[in-house]
Amino acid sequence: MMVIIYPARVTVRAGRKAETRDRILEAAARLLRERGFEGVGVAEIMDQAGLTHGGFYAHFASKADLLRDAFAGAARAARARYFGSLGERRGAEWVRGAVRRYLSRSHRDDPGGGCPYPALGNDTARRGADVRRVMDDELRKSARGFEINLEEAGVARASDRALALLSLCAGGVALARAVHDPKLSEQILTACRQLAMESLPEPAETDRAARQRAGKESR
Amino acid sequence: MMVIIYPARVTVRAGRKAETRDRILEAAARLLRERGFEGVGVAEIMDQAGLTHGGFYAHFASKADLLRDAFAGAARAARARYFGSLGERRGAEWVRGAVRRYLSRSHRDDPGGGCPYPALGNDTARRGADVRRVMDDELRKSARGFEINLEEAGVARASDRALALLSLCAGGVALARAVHDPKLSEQILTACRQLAMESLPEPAETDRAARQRAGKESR
DNA sequence: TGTACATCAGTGAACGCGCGTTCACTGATGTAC
DNA sequence: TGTACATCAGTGAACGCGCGTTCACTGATGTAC
Repeated sequence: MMVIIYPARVTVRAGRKAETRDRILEAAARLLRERGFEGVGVAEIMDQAGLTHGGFYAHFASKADLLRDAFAGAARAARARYFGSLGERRGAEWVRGAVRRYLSRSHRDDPGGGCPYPALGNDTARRGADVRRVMDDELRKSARGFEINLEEAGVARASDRALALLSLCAGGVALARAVHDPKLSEQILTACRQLAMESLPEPAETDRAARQRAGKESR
Repeated sequence: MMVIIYPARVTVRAGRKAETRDRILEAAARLLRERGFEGVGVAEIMDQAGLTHGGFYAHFASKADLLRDAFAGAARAARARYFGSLGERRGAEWVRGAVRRYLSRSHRDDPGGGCPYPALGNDTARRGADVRRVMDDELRKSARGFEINLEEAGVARASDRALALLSLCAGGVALARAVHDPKLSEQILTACRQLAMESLPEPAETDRAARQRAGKESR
């Protein structure tokens, strides 16, 4: 039988090391979304994290491993940022809030801090199963947020509608970033917001319905 | 005054050279969509075109120039393939046909032969003004096709709706390719098709209306 | 408290390797007469 | 028709360069007694 003893220093050290690791992950998550999987280098990531490139392999087995973890972190952060903390809103009102926030100029103009789907969707398709499985999980969680609130709003086939709205959002931001003409970019965002909103029940009606339901179901 | 004489051989030679150039462009357009801007190499493109890499610079000033032209070619070809030759269809029927064709399994499974928006949208945002201006032109042309037919179908704000549907289509195909689970991928395509269809007037009604209008306007 | 020692996160030089690009050359194709 | 010559698309070796990765090392931090 093997007995492993962890002296105090191990956790202290590990804590400090974990902090550095997180710094590397954060730098990677930002650069990754700005430049794509192929566009980031280990040296630049380490530099952004305030370190030299040699120390990288004390934290990650390979660049691919780092990118997988950084992608997952970015997806989680973006979900919280765009689909979380929408206050008291529920139902259609929640969906409208999420869509408005997601299809915004500020999101379009901040790829490095934004959602990884529009920033890395194409690249993800070309990567290994590990990254794409992260994609599955995160997309399902995002879709679930939409689904619950679409159901509350009385929208039929809420699960499908959730995925469609996510595709619309991700596609809209991606295209708005890809075009050169600012007016066209603006129009894309507006147009996507419109389509998303029009696919929902009318505001006034829904607010009442949503509040009623929320009151009844009390959750 | 300078007189330039073009002997017969010049055009003959130029013709043969142009053919080779087209072969390189075709190989590049396919590899580009499969691997992304950063993922293709000059050597591999030339190999696919049946040549050695050294001859590349007899046809293009740089890799970036090739990629710009290949991107434009891919966009044009995809527009013809997915939004062209929809037979006699007009109005909502045209839009339904285009959406069904675009958000299909065969398109999802053939990035190299498909539309460059879902294959290269992210990468495009990171590239120079020249590539992104090509994006503007091509996207506007695609949107115009939708717009005309949406107007015929009596859809309000047809210009905006066209861009929103394109975002939905591009986003849907991109996400369907990015996820790992085939069922989820399938659901994304279906869900996007549903949302697109539901944003249009009812089939029966529209077919009549479209035919009437088409008859009246005779174009 | 003080001293000798152990650990290991982080350093920085070095490694192959593949990339975009260059260039001296070749040989098929055409011209001149 | 036949021969000498010119052209230039395409060849293949070579070039720097930046990349991911490795590795001998350092020095701050902690332990042992």
